[in-house]
Amino acid sequence: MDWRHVPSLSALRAFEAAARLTNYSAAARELNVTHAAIAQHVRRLEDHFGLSLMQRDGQTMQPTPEGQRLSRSLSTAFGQIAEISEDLIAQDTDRPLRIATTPSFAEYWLMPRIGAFWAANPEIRVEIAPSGDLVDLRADGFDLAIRYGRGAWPGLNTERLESAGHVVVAAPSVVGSNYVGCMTDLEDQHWLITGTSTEERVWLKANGLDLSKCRVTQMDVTALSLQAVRAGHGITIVPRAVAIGDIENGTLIALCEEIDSDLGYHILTRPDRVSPQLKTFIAWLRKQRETP
Amino acid sequence: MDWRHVPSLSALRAFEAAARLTNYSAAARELNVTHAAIAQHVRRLEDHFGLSLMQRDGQTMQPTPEGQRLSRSLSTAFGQIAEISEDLIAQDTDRPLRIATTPSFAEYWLMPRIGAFWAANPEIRVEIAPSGDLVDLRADGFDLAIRYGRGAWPGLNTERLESAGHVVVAAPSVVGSNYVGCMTDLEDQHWLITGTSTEERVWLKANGLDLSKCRVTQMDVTALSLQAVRAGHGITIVPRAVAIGDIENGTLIALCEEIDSDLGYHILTRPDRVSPQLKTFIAWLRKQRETP
DNA sequence: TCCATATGTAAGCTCAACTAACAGGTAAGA
DNA sequence: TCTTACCTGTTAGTTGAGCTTACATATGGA
Repeated sequence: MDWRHVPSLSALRAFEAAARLTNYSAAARELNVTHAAIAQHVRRLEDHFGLSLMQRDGQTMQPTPEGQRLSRSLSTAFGQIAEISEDLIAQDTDRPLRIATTPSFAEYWLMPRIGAFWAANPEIRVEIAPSGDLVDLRADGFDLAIRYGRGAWPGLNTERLESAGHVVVAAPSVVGSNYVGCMTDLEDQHWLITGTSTEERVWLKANGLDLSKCRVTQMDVTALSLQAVRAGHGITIVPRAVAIGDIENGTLIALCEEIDSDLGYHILTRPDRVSPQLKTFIAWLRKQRETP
Repeated sequence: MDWRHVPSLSALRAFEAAARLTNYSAAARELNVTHAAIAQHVRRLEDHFGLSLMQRDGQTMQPTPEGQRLSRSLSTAFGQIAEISEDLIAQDTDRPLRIATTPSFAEYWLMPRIGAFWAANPEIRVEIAPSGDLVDLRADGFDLAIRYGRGAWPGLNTERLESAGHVVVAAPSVVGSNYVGCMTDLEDQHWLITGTSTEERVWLKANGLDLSKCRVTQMDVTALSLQAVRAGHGITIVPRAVAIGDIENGTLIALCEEIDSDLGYHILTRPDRVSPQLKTFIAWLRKQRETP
């Protein structure tokens, strides 16, 4: 693209409006500047091109023939720019909310509840993308992310949602029904854990357990993990809601539980990019944390 | 034109170059800025539209599908702007010199000599526009103006060319062959003068004669004025060259002549808008004043 | 003649656009 | 594996393009 002969784009915009409206004052109003700005821009363009572009017509101004040529090209060009800009803005406005979450959050916290959100807000479409990776909201095009951690994500609005409520469970036969402690001597255990247990791994590590030193068998789904743990083949870590039945009927023992941890799920959004629909979704998330 | 959704035109230009070249550093070189400027512009556009426009591809960047849509529209739009800009610059470069002069200067000074200029410079086209009005070089699209006065035209380059050499003449029978003085008692005379004698009127006024208080008959052409003056019907003012024959053969008397006046013809040009061709023309004008 | 509108222009202000500087990533070649 | 050359990301600071303010002058309708 040869920009050598192109003057200031701001000046060209000012001129286009002046030529189209045949009035510097009207052009100023359209562009939210003063008539002085328009006059100066047009003057500078005339100097640049060495041509008269506007001429007096009583009180107002008319484009000269050269001015008309320039104005026509500019109107077409700027019209295209305005159109594509509007299209992209509309595309951003009309698309569903894109939510990135940790896998477990999606599976155990959000999906079980999302039906209620959809019932209450049928006009708000939500796309949920479970991902263990730390996504870049802006670059990856997300409106909101649910992340597990301590909440210090720079450049983002961060609001703690709630604790994850993880619980480490095993069959009584594995550690004895009188096991006392938390995370004590569990490194020698056989961990049966899914590959998507991203935030569980974070919690274990934060509590001193180095899974890389443990025998780990990666399971495909949590249900299989639990089945194997019930059979006494090892231990696992899951959200409390998943194991509460087995704990209460004595099939499994809760060896350690996430209580009063500074780790937890957080709502992440980009500053100044919170649409009304997103605000509705966030309010609903807040309401949900009060529900057992 | 709806500018509400249009972001910074500078940012759009930066993005267009980045998308087309798939490289922020190359875009920076094309636009003569640093890669940091390009990166900031693209970031701001992504914030504005709420969409990702560029994504990493190893070391370089690729436009996303939305980025490709925007980039295509921008390339077309900016291409049009670049093209019309180049056309107008070329038009200014390729057109003939446009010279505004006072009417008498054109008729008696310039036109008699212009043939010599054209013979010497066949490649330089010159358009001459006689005008009694004070033209605006910029607004009216002139490269040079010849104006009669004292030379103080603000905002313009001014160079004195030479005296106009006006002479007031009458038949001996009108004022007696022994008339002594200059502009003395001439207000009672019957002035036969063309409408285009702009600079003559300026000189008369500067020498104390108020034509509005005189009996003035406007003639269509100077030749007719001279004929009537020869017949003793009144007096007139013309360039010396026109009347020199009648003065020398005694048909007319020179009542007053413009000598050592601060009034004179001046060459006016706009600062920083003197093309090589215009310089050639000005040099030729200078040379001509040395020619009787 | 008065009033409401227009444009012209110079002086001064300000923030968008940019640079400088540093950091970190990618990829190719030794 | 290390080195080199290129790329982008980002922050802090600079600056002049773009604008406003204020005043002047012109036009046209009532």
